[in-house]
Amino acid sequence: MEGDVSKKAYFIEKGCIRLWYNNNGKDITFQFFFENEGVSSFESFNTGQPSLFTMEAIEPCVLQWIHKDDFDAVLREEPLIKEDFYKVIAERQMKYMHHFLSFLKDTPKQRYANLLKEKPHIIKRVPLQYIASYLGITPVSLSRIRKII
Amino acid sequence: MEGDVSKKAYFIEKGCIRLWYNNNGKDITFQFFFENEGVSSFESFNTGQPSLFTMEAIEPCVLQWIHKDDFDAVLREEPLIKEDFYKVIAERQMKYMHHFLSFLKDTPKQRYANLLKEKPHIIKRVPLQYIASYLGITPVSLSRIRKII
DNA sequence: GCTGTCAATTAACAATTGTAAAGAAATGTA
DNA sequence: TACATTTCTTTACAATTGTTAATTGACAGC
Repeated sequence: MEGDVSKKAYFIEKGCIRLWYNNNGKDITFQFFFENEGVSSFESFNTGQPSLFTMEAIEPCVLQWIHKDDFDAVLREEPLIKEDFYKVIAERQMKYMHHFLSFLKDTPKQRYANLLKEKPHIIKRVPLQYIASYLGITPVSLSRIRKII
Repeated sequence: MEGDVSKKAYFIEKGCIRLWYNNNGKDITFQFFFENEGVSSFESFNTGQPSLFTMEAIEPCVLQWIHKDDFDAVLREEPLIKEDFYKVIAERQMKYMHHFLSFLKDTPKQRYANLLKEKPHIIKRVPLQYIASYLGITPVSLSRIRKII
């Protein structure tokens, strides 16, 4: 929850979660997570600072979770798992980088077309209003784009 | 250099470097780096994959550099340094997240105003054409925004 | 079936941004 | 200084996006 310190990390067995940011009452979707992905308000989970984001299930979910204290203990005691964890972090950073880059180089129309091509499951499973803010546009604008693509 | 595999990481003692992406001949500035910051085409440096980005000095620079092989050896042998390195990575990830978030929640005008407030050194030292693409807009649009702020 | 609620689309208009071209300002070089 | 080159700004117009409000569609509960 926004403002709270995130003490848990989750693994999604079934369902879909969105991470959103409260921008003066208007929520902005930052990321989606699906089956077999790990989720946390990571900046909070990692640093212990209050989270900017709120996690919210947009489908009924089956989750596994681990408390940060236990997680930290595992990282301390299992250097190989720690390695893997850092690799996951690095991979996620790469994905963010590419997603971000698309905001610099592509138009909203191109971003939607890319999403449709690269991650059609998102468009199938997520309400369009969330996809709109994920793409940095309004639902009205997304509707117009969908009409011509 | 774009397409090359990055084998070096740099530390900037003096000067300024920009990291840019070649988008069909038009270059798009992804990030700026200044004194006392580490730079690399990190996604390439980390993964060994060809880089999407090109590093370019936009001021005369004094740099220190380390070859990836030596860097990896240090990380292997000095777990404390490895810890610190991952912390730097995590901090950078946080910064990206905030920068990216501003593309979702702010207008170009607000992004420029934020930059002026939070990182005036960038505006002082970097040619405006690079700042424009860094903000995701054209130089013409940046010029209009500057006129009214 | 009917109704209420929320999501998505459509329409009309305002505001912003992009594009292309021209002009002004700054910088570098002989 | 004079000239060339590059950067930045300005202008005019086209295209896109945001805003507000109305309409349509989907769905749950009665």
